Amino acid sequence: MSATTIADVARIAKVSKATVSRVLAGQSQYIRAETRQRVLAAIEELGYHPSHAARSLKSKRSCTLGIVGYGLEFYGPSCTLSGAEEEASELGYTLLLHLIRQPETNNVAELLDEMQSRYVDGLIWAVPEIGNNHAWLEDPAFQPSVPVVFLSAEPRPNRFVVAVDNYAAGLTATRHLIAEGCQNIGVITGPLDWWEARQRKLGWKDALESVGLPRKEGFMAEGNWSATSGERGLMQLLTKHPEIDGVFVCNDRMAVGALKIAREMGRRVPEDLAIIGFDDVQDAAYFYPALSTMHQDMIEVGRRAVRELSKVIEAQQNNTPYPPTALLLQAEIVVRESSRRR
Amino acid sequence: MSATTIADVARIAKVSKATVSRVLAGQSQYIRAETRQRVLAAIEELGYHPSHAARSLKSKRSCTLGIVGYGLEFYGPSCTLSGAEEEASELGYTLLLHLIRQPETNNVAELLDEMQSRYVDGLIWAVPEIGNNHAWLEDPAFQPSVPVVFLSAEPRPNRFVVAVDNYAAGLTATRHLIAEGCQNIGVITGPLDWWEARQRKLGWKDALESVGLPRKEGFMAEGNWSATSGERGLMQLLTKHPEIDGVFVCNDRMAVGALKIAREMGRRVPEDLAIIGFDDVQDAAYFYPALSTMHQDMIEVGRRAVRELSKVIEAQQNNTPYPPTALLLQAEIVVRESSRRR
DNA sequence: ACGTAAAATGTAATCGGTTGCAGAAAACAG
DNA sequence: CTGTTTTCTGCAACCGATTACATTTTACGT
Repeated sequence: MSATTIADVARIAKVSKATVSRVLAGQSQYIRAETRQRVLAAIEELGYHPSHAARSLKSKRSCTLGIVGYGLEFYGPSCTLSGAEEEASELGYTLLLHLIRQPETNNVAELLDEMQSRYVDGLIWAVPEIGNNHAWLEDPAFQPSVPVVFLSAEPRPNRFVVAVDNYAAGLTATRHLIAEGCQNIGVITGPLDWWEARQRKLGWKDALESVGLPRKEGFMAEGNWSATSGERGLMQLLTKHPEIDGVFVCNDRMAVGALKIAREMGRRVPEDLAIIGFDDVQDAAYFYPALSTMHQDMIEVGRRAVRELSKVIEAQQNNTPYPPTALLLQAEIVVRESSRRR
Repeated sequence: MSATTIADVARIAKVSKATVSRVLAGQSQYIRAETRQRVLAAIEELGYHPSHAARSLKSKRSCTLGIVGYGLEFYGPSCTLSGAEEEASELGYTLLLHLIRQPETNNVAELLDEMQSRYVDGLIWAVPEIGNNHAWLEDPAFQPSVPVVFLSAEPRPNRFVVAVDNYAAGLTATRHLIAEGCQNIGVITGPLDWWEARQRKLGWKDALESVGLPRKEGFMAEGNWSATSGERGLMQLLTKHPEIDGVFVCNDRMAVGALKIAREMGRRVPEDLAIIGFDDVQDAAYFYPALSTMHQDMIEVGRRAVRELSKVIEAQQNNTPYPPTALLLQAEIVVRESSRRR
């Protein structure tokens, strides 16, 4: 047990608690070199480590960031968390993790309280924006006392956001299919109450419109991100519109389902049907055929979120203004076999 | 800011701080019902929430568990973490997350200090056992003052372990290939400095020996869990031993690489070559052909670890003995297309 | 050598709870 | 109505750090 306290150190080093504290704080140069040495030696000798609780009790800072997440069993969120932890670690923060299992609801009161009572210095809200599950933002009763950075959420005034530019990525993916010579391009979207899903779909729509390609009723199927829903989606599209020769599938899991159905329905990919996914999951290159997809760097999203948050915290302490902004990262297209037709 | 303190509540409720504290503690029944009501009303009115720091400073308990993990970008570890968080949340704990990026090294001193100075009530060590990266356990200088539960580590006396029974799973997988009529069964292992990898391989070896099937030099290739290494592994096996008609690939990512190489080398799966993987990643059913695999419930591993840890903590507080044990969960075989030959 | 400013260190209050001990109130017995 | 338990509540010390303010020590100029 860390039974040694600052008082023990003080006694051994023959100085006062205050002096020890100053040595620990570091920046205060009002310490004689010789004294500092004595204190450090005592610390070393005792194997002393400061009590985090005492420190944050007095100073109101905990060097802890709360992160509220969802869907850790999926690739993207895991990477985000990993990136966030890495950056936090480098900046001297530790993460307090809370996972939500029902992202649609917005029952956040106790959650915020919990985080607050633990004196987190800031909060990362990594729950996708679904329906109006961010409505609590409007309720003044829920205004958290610490800065919050939102991930993958719709940019709005007075809100820090770090997200991938899903709209641009949707444009890129669809334009790629166009460039490959597809004439009838469908889309299998994520659940449309997700902001991200709507953005990707919008990219698809605008890409088609901008070149005057058809966008018939029935060129769209709504999935739920699962492989099964990708199967169902492609089946719907192809039965209603056999002329479809390209599909933008809005995540890789649905895409792998689509690939399977394409095989089973006798469509050659990419010759008869070009497919591009979204996410670039680890094994996308090993799907059959290798999946073209939009690569999004979720690790970077996590890192940026923490970096942004730490800046807000710092600014807040110095009473410097730091206006909320939205940071949009660009996804990159990765062309593999499933969409390459020339 | 949570500016309201227990003193504010006391003032409003016209009682002393001590009384408020007792109401908060709950179990103390030495409070008149009427008084309790007043206090609760005051708490409600003020929107009071206790300060975590103050509480753990005095009581030395933080209701926080530290979890040290590795490889969150992979499926298994993510699920473990998710399960751990879920159980922790149910038991009233919050997780403090720390990720390691170089699991081979065992530079754990500052890490343990950090966790300790934050008064975590217990620790979950979810870093795979690689080489002697658990050697710090032997060093008395590193004995953490809080209980530790190890995940996916070799069971040893005086050590709490929760893990999947990789050996039994290796047996099962290999016996399945035997039952499907394979005569020459190879293995693509994980890196053999990993304990888990060795266990799986051992299962393969013993399964073959127990039925007297050949196990030639060159029936084994060592991978590094990556899809690329699965490709390389299968290529090695098949060039040295074209007669191989079944392979136990020790994780699904390597298996997906193997599937690809099998295709490219013109081996039909499963007719010419039966393949079984390990992990049951989300899309295993959508590989081509659908991948047979050993399903391990990593979520449950996470849950169990936390449950075990909480029991140890409780026992420690009551001064009840609670002997270290190893909890081995069994993996379940999932037979899909890649290994079904009859 | 002495006065004064600057540097170094100490004293003590404070953060927001918990808890041992003691005193007050209520319950109960005779 | 008093004496004794039992139940309830308050006082005050304490957990381990930080920090404003006071005090001592050192440096420096003349």
